[in-house]
Amino acid sequence: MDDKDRQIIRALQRDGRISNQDLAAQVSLSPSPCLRRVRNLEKAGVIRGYAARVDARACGLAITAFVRIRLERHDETTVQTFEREVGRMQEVTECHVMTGQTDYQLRVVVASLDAYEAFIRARLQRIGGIGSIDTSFAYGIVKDSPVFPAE
Amino acid sequence: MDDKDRQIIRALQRDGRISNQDLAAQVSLSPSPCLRRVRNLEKAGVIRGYAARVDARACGLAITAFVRIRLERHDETTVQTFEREVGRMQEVTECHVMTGQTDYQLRVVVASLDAYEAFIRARLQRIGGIGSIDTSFAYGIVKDSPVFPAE
DNA sequence: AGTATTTTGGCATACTATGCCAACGTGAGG
DNA sequence: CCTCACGTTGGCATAGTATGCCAAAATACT
Repeated sequence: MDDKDRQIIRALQRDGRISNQDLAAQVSLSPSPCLRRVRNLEKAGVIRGYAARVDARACGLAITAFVRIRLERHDETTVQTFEREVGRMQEVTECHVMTGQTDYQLRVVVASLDAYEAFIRARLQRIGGIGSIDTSFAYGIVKDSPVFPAE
Repeated sequence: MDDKDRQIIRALQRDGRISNQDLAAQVSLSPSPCLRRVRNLEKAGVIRGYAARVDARACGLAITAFVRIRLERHDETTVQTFEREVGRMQEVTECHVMTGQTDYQLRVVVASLDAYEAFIRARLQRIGGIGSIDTSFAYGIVKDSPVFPAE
């Protein structure tokens, strides 16, 4: 992982569909070694994939919520059940294990407040073992960048 | 925005570098109309771009923190200064305007706890006008999906 | 300095995107 | 029921792009 790799990563975070030729030009390599580096980063798991960045509102998904959750117990069964079920729920786009007051922070994307309430009551609570839920809604985006900080 | 567009969006969220031919096959179209739909979604701003999904740890960025911030005042100057400065900071990859107790939630990515402390003290606090900061660190990822829920 | 190993760049081939045009389907108005 | 207008589709020719292979260059190790 040298400086060229880092340049490549940042360029691909900015534009995941840049052509290999343009990418090679940006990092001052010829196309062959550039492509080989990209493939190596993919195989090594540094690049986990590529994704379109989509406007949730334009897709009719008006509500983005960050949900902090504490479990009632932390035995293996409760934890595994929670993580498995959350992994299956399409509405949950992210789930982080957290330090501090809460065990998990979820990012939940749904169409409406009604859909949010239905999700919490009919799907999330039904998992069982959840001690507390604390929701904050995002109603504006100041910044959303796929690019990591440089050194 | 019909059903085919929704299929296209989901396919591109799963794999942003899928070839147009494969995408067309997935959504049961021929390449030409498929590509035209993709370009229209891009022009309409539904697809905001494409990005490589990169493993932060593998890049030496061990710390991901969610930072909840309240401003001291909410006058135009304080708000604009905060949002402008946060937009410029590479360590802040996301900044959402929130409902409830806190004004903003930031996602901060840095190399180490030391770097985090330095960021908070030397850069974030220096913006001025910040009333309170509450940090939670993410130390594990259960789920991280770029795909929105389907109907 | 010399050798082993890795990385690079050029090239030929196969694949992919893209603009153009004709054909198809759909819906509204007569 | 017809027909016209509009939007969408699919095929095709062209231009652009990726990718595997090989020799050359650079780098690291003794």
